[in-house]
Amino acid sequence: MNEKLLKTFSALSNNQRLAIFQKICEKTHCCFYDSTDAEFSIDMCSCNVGEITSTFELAPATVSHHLKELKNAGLINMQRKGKFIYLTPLQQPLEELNLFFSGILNQ
Amino acid sequence: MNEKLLKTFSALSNNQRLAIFQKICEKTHCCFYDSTDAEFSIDMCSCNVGEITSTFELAPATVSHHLKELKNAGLINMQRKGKFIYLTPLQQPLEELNLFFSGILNQ
DNA sequence: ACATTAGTTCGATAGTTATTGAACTATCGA
DNA sequence: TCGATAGTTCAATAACTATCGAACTAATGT
Repeated sequence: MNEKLLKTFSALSNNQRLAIFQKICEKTHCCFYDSTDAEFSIDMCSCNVGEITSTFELAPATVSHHLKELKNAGLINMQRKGKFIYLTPLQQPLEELNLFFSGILNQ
Repeated sequence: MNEKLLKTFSALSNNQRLAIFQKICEKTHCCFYDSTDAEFSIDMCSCNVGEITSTFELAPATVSHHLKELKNAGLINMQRKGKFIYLTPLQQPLEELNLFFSGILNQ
């Protein structure tokens, strides 16, 4: 159980990675879009790897490395659709962290 | 604001430091003791640096380094009383982390 | 004043992580 | 099938972090 926590903290303990994770969270904010308006969703509510690369001005290899870490920590999902790989945050580890901290707070 | 988050995650992103922090949280669990029974509180509800050193079998210098990081992240308080330095967790950063995660969860 | 115990700071070293270029795989459109 | 675009993997290097011994400071009791 600590193993998991540690992975999460490690994943978020780097400057760039924290920013990348936050970006993914922001960009996919409005993911629960009206399904009849798919185009809007793709433009406005998704985040692919290239966007991260251009936003943060990092080499593709570096971004790849950071995304691997985030994925490995269970913080994000990566799903290929054609040429692009789309990034979404995963809720479960966040809920676990929430429990961890509120556990300490309420003891 | 990110600076602060980053510090917290970095502080908890190390094996030993996470364990040390959890130990401090555990040991001081019952800190809100009956003030008439001070002796009980000192034996059972406090945590000093030496205890950390002996629990984790690390060199004093190493423990000192880790505690500095935790303190620097605002996660703990260190207060000298005579020969000993007592450690207590601080709530504020935990509450902030709670907010951070529930913010992402609820958006 | 001195010896003892508690803890820190400093400097060195080993181990880990970040970053990148170059070479690769995957998908698509012509 | 070929060229272009998207992304990964690999190997090397740079930057950072953990660990510790040795020398220090702080408080206490004698």
